[in-house]
Amino acid sequence: MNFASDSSRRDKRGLRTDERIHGAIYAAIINHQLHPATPLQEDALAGAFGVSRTIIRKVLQRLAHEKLVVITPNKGARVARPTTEEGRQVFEARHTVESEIVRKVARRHDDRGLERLRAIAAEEMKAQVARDKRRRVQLSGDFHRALADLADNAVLAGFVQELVSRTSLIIALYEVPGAVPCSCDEHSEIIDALAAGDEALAIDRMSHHLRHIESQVDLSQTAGGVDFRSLFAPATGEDG
Amino acid sequence: MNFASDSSRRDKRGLRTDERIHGAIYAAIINHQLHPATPLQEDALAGAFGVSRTIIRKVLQRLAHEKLVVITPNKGARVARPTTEEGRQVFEARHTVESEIVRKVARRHDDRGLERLRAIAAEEMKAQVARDKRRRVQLSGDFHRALADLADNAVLAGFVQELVSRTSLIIALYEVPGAVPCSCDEHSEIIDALAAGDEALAIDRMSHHLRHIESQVDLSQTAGGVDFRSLFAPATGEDG
DNA sequence: TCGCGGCAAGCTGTATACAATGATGTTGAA
DNA sequence: TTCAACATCATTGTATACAGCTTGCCGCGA
Repeated sequence: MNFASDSSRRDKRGLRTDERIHGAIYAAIINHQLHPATPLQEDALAGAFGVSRTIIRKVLQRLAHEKLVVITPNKGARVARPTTEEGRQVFEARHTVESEIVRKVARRHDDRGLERLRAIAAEEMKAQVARDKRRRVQLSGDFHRALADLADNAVLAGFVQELVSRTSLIIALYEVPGAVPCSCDEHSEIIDALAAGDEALAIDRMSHHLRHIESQVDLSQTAGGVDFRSLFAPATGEDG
Repeated sequence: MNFASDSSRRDKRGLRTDERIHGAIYAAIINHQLHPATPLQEDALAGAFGVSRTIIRKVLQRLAHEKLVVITPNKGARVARPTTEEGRQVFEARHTVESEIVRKVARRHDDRGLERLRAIAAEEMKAQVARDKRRRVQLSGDFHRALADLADNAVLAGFVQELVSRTSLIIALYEVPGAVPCSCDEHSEIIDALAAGDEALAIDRMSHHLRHIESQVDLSQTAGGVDFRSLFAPATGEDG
């Protein structure tokens, strides 16, 4: 039962080169170390990771498919810069998919799984006390992913994975300055409802939680790339 | 507003080489010209399309992201061979996502959009009369994609696109021989409910329609790759 | 005859060289 | 001085060469 039996080149953690590099860039984007619209030049990345552009291109294409990077032909890759409209759509999709996830988990009564969720929630509480924002954000994503994994549907879990990642970018761009960071016992309350098998309550709490996250970003801006047209519009009296 | 203004190499239809090749292989898989598990050798494809392996690898990786192809490290690419469990999950995800799509479209009253759907349904009827099965399958997919496009959410529409493609593979593998092909006025009935703005009815009909499609495949088999682990498990008395 | 080990062929993995494209700055003429 | 055409440079796009992995074949020995 040795899954590492295939002897292709891997690092100590059993990751192939391209997976390792993907993970590194992915994490940097999610952690807001690489900001939206940052150019990702192939040569520079190749140098940084000590590989050729071939590998970097492969990784960038994967990230593009995951919507974290945008590749413009003949011009290169940048960290994605989702528009407010895209943000709206991502949150709407999260409502759709994660409500269903919660419904399914509530019906399953998987105690082992719920324990895992509680462990993550506990870590989150610690990070909150320690005021470690980066870790909180990381763990919050982990919670949603772990919850999705309990729903016994890899397809839906994959969707959640993508949506959670994209949410990171949206928060990076549109988080309102004084936002109260998501009180993380919302997660605990969801777990409680799941443990009680109260499907309707659990869904309700998840909905509320997602609305809460959404309330901490301002998607009312016309932004997502400055619109010079309207910014420098001649004062024709038409624009208020 | 000339979107074709960038002068990078494109064919007559404005497609870049890799997009053209992706489309060709994609179509071949969806149309069941390339069956599940068919090996996709890089050199052979490169020769067939008159390009180098570089392009082919890019295309294969994209198809792998779309779950239509499986790449095994050091062994190459094959057309994906979804398991019955995967099939179950894809249908479940379709229920989740497409129900929401229908809900949103029912609320929008987009007459132009509904006309487009009716046009597709009409074409389907023609194909049914002509007993052109390939075209029917193609158009059926078009219907679901077009419907998704009306929901004003590119994220959800993207999910539907992926799910519809994967459904093609599942049908290729598990369609029961004597299946009555989906009577395509189910599509028309959905459109009617949407036109009437009857949200609940439209969702109900979509659910019914998806169940109908699912009923035409047999996902009860243990197939999709034999599980040697359980098949040859030592008889420790634990397995019943 | 069977089993084991090494060799060879075929394929994928990666690096690199070269071609093509886009951005920028410069020159020259109106 | 302004604008356009051109030259240059940085960067991406594609092909190809070579290295490494996997697998099947063949021969050797028991």
